[in-house]
Amino acid sequence: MSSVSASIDPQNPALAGLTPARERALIQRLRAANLRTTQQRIQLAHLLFGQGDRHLTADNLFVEAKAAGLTVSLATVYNALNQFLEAGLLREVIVDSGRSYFDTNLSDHFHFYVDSTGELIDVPPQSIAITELPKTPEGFRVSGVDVVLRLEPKGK
Amino acid sequence: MSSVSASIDPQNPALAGLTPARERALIQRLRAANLRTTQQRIQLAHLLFGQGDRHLTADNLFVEAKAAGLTVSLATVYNALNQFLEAGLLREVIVDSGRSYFDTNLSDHFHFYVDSTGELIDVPPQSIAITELPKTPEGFRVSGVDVVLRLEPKGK
DNA sequence: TCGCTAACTTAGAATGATTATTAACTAGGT
DNA sequence: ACCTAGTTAATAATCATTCTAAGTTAGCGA
Repeated sequence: MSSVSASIDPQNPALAGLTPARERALIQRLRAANLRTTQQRIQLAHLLFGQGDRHLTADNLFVEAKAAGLTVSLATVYNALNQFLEAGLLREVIVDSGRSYFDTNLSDHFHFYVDSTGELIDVPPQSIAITELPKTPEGFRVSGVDVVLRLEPKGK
Repeated sequence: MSSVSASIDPQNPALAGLTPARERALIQRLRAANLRTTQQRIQLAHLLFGQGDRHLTADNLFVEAKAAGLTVSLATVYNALNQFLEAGLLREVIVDSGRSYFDTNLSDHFHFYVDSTGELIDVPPQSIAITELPKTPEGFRVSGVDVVLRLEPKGK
């Protein structure tokens, strides 16, 4: 077996789009991030980056990967997510003490968070104008500005 | 033993201020929140509310309580914090997937968060002006607006 | 003041998310 | 084709938090 191509379930729509061209693109992306191009990383990257902006927990991705017929362990999903995060291919969203969300939308934006369902919804940056940021404490710099609008069903 | 007063380590400054008058005030506060006035709750409330605005994790408070010579279990610290939270005596601050912070400052405000140390710093509300809030999704209402300014030591 | 009972506290077990360990496997350079 | 450092997988370990069950207590009523 000398082919580099990832062997997947062609029946499964989640991986249906992993064409040779798509695979080359993902490989480039991983290489650019200084990550070895393993089958697991290529396939997970395809799931993550092949469907527009996504908000996933590690478990979400693991379940999705298994459903797609991938050979991957939960530990590898965690490793991959953390490596992608470190490499700047993903962003972390902290809205719930207890689990981490990973966001494939790297552009400047904020979030709605539906506590009752765990659903995250992007809010475009121009929807929220933050003016008059306070002076940063001595010796520090602001590395990120997180805005979370928590949502509850209307008839609280 | 018919006295209601909590027996504490009088040597310890953390509990030095728990005078009978202070205790009556705390009892009123707990009663008003429909919470039974147990020794543990009175003493934990004293630690929480007797030192201005505070940001604590459950473990922070447990360690502080033990250091002050209190007879209290970690489970009770968790229970008390959750009950105080539910009763509106505390607010939760989510800045770190992995642990919860409890904030005694109930007024409208935001936070700096120093990732490297776990330190939380209040930001007065007038420092951040949010205009143009996005339209809330159908059937939901915004139950909270959280703004976190993440800080890193300057020489990143 | 005495008792009663629901509420509370406790120690330790259980849970859930995440990280660590370590042996087997593989990408990618030689 | 070969080597070796980097990667993966299974599982153990860890950490914060919640649960359980048994003993204790607040607070009400007689």
